[in-house]
Amino acid sequence: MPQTPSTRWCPTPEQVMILEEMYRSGVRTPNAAQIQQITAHLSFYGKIEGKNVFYWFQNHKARERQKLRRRLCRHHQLLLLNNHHQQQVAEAVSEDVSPLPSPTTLTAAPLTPHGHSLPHPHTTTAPCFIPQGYNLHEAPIPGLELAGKLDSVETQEEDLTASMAAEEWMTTMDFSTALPPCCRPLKTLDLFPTKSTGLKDECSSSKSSSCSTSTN
Amino acid sequence: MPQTPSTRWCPTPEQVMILEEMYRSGVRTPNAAQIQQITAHLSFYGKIEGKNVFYWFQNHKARERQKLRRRLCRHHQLLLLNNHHQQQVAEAVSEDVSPLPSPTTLTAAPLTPHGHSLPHPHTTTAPCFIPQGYNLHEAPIPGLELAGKLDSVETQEEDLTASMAAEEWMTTMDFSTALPPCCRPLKTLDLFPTKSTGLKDECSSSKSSSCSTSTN
DNA sequence: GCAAATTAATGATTTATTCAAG
DNA sequence: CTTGAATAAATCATTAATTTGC
Repeated sequence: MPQTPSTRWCPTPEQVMILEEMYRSGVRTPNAAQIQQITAHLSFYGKIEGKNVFYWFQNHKARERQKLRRRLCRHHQLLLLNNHHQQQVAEAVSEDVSPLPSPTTLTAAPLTPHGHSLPHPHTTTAPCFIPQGYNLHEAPIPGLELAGKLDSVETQEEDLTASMAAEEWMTTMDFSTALPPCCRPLKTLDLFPTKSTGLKDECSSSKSSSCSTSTN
Repeated sequence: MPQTPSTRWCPTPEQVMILEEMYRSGVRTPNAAQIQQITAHLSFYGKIEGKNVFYWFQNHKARERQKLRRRLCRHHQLLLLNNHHQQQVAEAVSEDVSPLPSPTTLTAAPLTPHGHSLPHPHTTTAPCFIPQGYNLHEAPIPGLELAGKLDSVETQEEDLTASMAAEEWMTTMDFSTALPPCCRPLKTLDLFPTKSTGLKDECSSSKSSSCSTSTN
């Protein structure tokens, strides 16, 4: 094959190793400069771009957290169950609740958010604590996720593409799109194709999050 | 003071006007090129960066959606309420059920969290299903007929740049992270302090499903 | 009228979900 | 199943509106 346009980055073992090492060292959300450097460094081991590094940390962080969370929740549930069924469990088979992951992970002191500013009042909410909900959007029952794959239709005209997650990217990297003020005014540019837009209803809106017109 | 350090972009009325016009025209998630152009165009009216444009669309889209959603839900609730009171009203006679939300009624009530896990939110249809109400044709809400309009539309020559998008952005925005492999390998870069580069919360499950299904 | 005190908007970040390649 | 990529939702934080006491 000429070169499979491989639509996505395939990190080499070395790259992964290094990234993980960094993660372990505490790197979580590297900024532009850091990403630049990491990328430069890793590019020695294979093709790689800044966004790959960016995404890697994003995903890794999220998934580590998720993993941990799930573990914790399961643990809690077991505890609750145990508590609730104390006697029964006592006599029943010792289910053996693994004594929690090493406490080292969870703590993560409330350090100040990176360089930015402000120690936040909120953010650090309670650990995991799921009220009574097991199910975190994940289908526990293995072998049932078939449902998730339904609809293999192409759906061509669907929006997708385009945007990309510049979102954080650009923030991280401070672009300065500040083009010279001389740019042409561009009449009315109507050249933007109208793409379909989500708007998938769902009337949640509950959760009564923050300031609700009360004592703000 | 000469210039407020203003940490954030303050769009001028013209800029906002143009952006809104674009939004109305169907622009939702402009890609790199588009953002570039928009930025260029708008920079004529005042300082502005690509990320500002990007964020603007992100936020505007999200908030329009949210607004609509809330409106629909409120309406839905009212319908339910009406429905529910139907009998009572019927026998109680003349209870006066105002047809549309007098803004003071139910303020952000605790709705039931619809399955947040919509398998395929793609198709834009299916708003808040309206019970069996008669008046489906109530809220025209100008500029919100997105569903109908954006969906069909022309995807003519645009043909989505799919995977290119992300790359495009960065390319567009300078700092190509893809440094030539010959760049300084940067041996061990120990310049990443294990400090706070982020690492603000590990096990924070933020809100942990505030919608506690309340077991009916 | 005006300036401190609130509240409403909205720009900017972060986190959670989802999609799909391998 | 793992995980790179992308998007949407939730948050946070600052600015503009507005209200309020003087």
